Amino acid sequence: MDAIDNERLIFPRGAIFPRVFYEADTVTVAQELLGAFLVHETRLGKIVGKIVETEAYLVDDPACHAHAGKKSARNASMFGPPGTSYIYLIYGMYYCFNVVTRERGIGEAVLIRALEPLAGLHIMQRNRNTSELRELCSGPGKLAQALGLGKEQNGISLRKKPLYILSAEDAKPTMVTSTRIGLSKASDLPLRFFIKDSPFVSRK
DNA sequence: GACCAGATTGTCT
DNA sequence: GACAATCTGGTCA
Repeated sequence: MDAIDNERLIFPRGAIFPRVFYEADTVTVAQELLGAFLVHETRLGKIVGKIVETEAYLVDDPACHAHAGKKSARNASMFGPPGTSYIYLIYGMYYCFNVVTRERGIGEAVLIRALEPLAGLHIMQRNRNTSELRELCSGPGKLAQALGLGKEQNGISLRKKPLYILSAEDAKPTMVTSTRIGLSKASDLPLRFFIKDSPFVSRK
């Protein structure tokens, strides 16, 4: 039994991931989040999606906003405790949702890139202005819009309501590794992970 | 399907 | 003043 399987035994299925889950190596967290459930309990109802695509951003990685541990106004929440949300505005109109990993002050995170919509479909459809299931959460900007995530949710804990992540209920899905999407720096690193054959990933 | 231009604004140089 | 961890809607095939 390897370390990852060992770790999975610690966390009951369908339970909110505790802080120790997020303290692990960032690549491990990115991989282990595949198949887990992202939940946002909004005023209009509960929205749930299964995580099918992630990317890791590391402190020694030029594409990371906290590269070399450099702090700024934008990336402040990346230096918060593990299990904190880091949400920022990109291209002037979309938000990207990340989860902070490792210990407080390091500055690493996992970008959630795509979800399989499971509950609160009508809310997501309204937020996204489309009824097409595949178009609701198949990209970081899309899923933030579908779940109603923005700067109000930046820096909050993902270990309690109204925004949290539940461990997977199914067996570990088959994972594919690739290079990351949309980067101008460090675009050659194998730090993107997605569930094989999922129709809800952003790109093949 | 593939490819490409444009949108739009906070952040950093 | 340049640019960004994106998406949409257009063209062409």
